[in-house]
Amino acid sequence: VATIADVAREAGVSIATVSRVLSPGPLPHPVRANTAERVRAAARSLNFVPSPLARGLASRRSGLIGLIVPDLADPHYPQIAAGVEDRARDAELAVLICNTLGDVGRLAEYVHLLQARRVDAIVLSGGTSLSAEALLALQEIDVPLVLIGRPTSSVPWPHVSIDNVDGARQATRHLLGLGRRRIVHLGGAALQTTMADRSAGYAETMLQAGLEPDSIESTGTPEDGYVQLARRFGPAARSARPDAVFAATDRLAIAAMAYAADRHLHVPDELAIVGFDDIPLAAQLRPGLTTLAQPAHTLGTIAIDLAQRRIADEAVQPVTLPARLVPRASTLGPGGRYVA
Amino acid sequence: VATIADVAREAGVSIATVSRVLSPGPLPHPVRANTAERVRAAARSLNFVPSPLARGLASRRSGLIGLIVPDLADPHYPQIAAGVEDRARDAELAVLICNTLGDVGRLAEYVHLLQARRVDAIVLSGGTSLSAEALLALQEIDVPLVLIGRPTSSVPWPHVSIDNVDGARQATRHLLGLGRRRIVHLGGAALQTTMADRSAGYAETMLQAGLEPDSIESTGTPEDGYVQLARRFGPAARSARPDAVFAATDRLAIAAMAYAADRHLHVPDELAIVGFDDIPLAAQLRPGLTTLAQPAHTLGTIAIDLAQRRIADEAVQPVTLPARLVPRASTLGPGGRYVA
DNA sequence: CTGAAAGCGCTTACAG
DNA sequence: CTGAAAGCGCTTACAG
Repeated sequence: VATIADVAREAGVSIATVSRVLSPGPLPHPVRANTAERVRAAARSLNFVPSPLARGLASRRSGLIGLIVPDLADPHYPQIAAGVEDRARDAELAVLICNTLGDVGRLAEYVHLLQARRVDAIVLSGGTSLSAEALLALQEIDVPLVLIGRPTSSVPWPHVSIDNVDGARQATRHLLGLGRRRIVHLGGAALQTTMADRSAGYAETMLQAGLEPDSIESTGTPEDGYVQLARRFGPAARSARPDAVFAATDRLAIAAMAYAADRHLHVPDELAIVGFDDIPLAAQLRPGLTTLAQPAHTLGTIAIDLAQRRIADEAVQPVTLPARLVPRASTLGPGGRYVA
Repeated sequence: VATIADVAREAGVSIATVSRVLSPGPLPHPVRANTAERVRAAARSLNFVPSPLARGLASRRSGLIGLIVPDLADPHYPQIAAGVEDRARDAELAVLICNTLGDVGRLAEYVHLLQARRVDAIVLSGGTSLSAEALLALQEIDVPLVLIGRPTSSVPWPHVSIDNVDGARQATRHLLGLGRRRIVHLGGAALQTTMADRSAGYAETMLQAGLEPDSIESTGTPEDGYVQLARRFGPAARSARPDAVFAATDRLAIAAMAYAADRHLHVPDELAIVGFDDIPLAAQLRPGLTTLAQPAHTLGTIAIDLAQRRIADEAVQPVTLPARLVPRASTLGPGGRYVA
C-alpha cells in the first residue's frame, strides 16, 4: 500500500504539501494550483488512501462515529442505524455499532470504549429511559454527544426526536372521528419518554373529548402486551369492553390483533386498532394496520448532521420530526370511510 | 487522558515494559511478576486505556472488524449483526457497520474503505448472490475474509451458513405429512444461493414423493410475492388450486397469508402456509406462522470465531448450522395434529 | 506558497 | 527480564 511518502516522492514535493492537498483541515492551507494538481495525479496513480489510523493519531480525529442502540432486534433501530450509516458515509465517517441490550453497565462500558477509540462523536439512541444519575454519568464525556429521542431530563446535548405527543393525538382523534368512545391505550414501558409522550397525547385528547383515559401499561414486548390485554378484557374486567385500542407501538398493536383474533373479535368492527411506527410489515398484515409513520431513517441522518455541527463546535437546537397517520383496514375496514 | 508514558513513570519502568504487560502480543514477552503487578496497579490508578489508534498504527492491527450487510431493514441482518457484535466485543474488537443496499459498487467501495482502515478482518453477509466476477474482485483483498451464507462459486474464504436444503426438506415433508399434495413453493430471488437451496430442497422432496414441484419465483419482497401469488392463483391459472404454500422466507409467507385473507381462503384448512426464518413476529401472527427457525445470532458469533482463526492464520473449515421446524397454527390449525 | 521537524501514542526488533 | 530507540503514517505549528 502506498504511503504519503510515496506520493510526495512521485509528485516531487514534501509530505507536508501532500497532506495539505489531500486532507484540507478545518482551515485550509493555501497551495499552488499547479502543485496541488501534481499531488492529486500522483495520489491517483499510486491509488493512495491516507491511513485513517495515522491520520487519527496525528490529528486527534478518528473519522469514527459511535452509534449506541439498545436492541438491534427491535425493527425500529436498524432503520435508525441505516440512516446514520448513510449520512456518515457521505461525510466520510465510519460507524462503530454498539448494542447495549438495555444494560446500563454495558452502556457505560461502550461509552468508555468509544472514547478510548477517539470517536469524533457518539450518537446515542434509546437513552429515553435513562435515569438522571445515568445521564449524569454521561456528563463526564468529552466527546460530542447527540441523542435520538427526548431525554428524561434536561441535558447539555442536542437531540432529535419524533413528536410523539402529537402522533398520539392524531391516533386518538382518528379513532374518535370513527365514532369510537371506549378507547384504551396499550402503552409500553412508561419509563421511556417515547412511551410517556404517546400516553400523554392520548390522555389529553380523550379528556378534551370529555372521555376518561384508560391506559394499560406493559413492558413493551408483544408477549406482555397480550397478557395485559387479556387481564383488562377478561372476565374480571370492571368496565365495558373497549371498542378501540391505540397501541404505543406496532409490536403491541400486533399483540392486540392476535388477542382479538383469539377472542373472535372482529377488527375493526368490534375492535379498531391503531399502532405506532409503521414497521415494514404493517401494510402486509390482514387487516392492514393503521399506524403512525415516523421517519426513522431521517432520525439517523439528522443525528449525524447534528453531530457534525457539534464537532465543528457550532450551536445546535433540538430537532423534532412529525409523525404521520397512515390509515389502513384495522380502523377503516375494507373500503371504510373516515368521518371527522 | 493517561498515556503509556504516564503509566511508565508511575510504575517506575520504561514504556516498553508497560506495553509488554498490558498488551501481550501473539508471543508473550516474559516480565517479572512483581514488575507486572506494579504496572497493572499504575494503569488502574490512572484509568489508563491504550489508544487503539496508536496501537493499530504501530502493530498494524486495528482491532476493527468490518461487517458488510446488504440491507439493515431486512429483519434477518440485524440478528446477524447482533451476533457479530456480541462476540466481537468479547474479543475486544469493534465492529464497523456497512450497508450496501445490494449495490455492488457500494460493496466494492466499502471493501476499499475497510482495507484503508486496516480492519483485522471483514465479515461479508449477503454475498450469496455475487457473480463470479464480483467474487473475483474480492480476491484482491489481503484482509482475512469470512462469508455468511454459501457463496455462488468456490472461493478461498471460509463461510458459515444454514443448511437451507435440509430446512426446505423439513418444510415440505411437514406439509406432505399433513396430507397436502398440491404444494407450491414461493421462492425469492433465485440468484441467491440461499433461495436456490431452499427451492432445491423443496423440489427434491416433492419428486421423492412422486409429486410435481411447482415453484413461483419472486424478487423476495412481500409486495412482489403477493403479486406473483395472485398471478398463479388467479383465473388464468392452468392447474388446480394449491392446498399449501412453502414460502422461502417469513416475509413471503406473510404475503401469502395476506393473499389468503383477501381471497377468503381459510388458513390452514384451505391453504397451509410455511415460512422460513422465524422472525420475531412469526409467533404473534394469527394464525401463528409455521416456519423454520435459523440461528441467525449464532451465524454472527461463528463468523467472528472463523475470522479470529483466519487472523491467527489457522486453517478453517466451512460451518453449516441446522434449521429447525417450528410448527404453528398456519399448518396445524388450532389444536391441529401432525400425521407423519 | 513550501518544507523540515516535532509529535500523536503505541509496538517491537535489538542489545544488554 | 528490562530499556533505548526506531518506526508505524500521518498533521501541524514554525520558519522561511
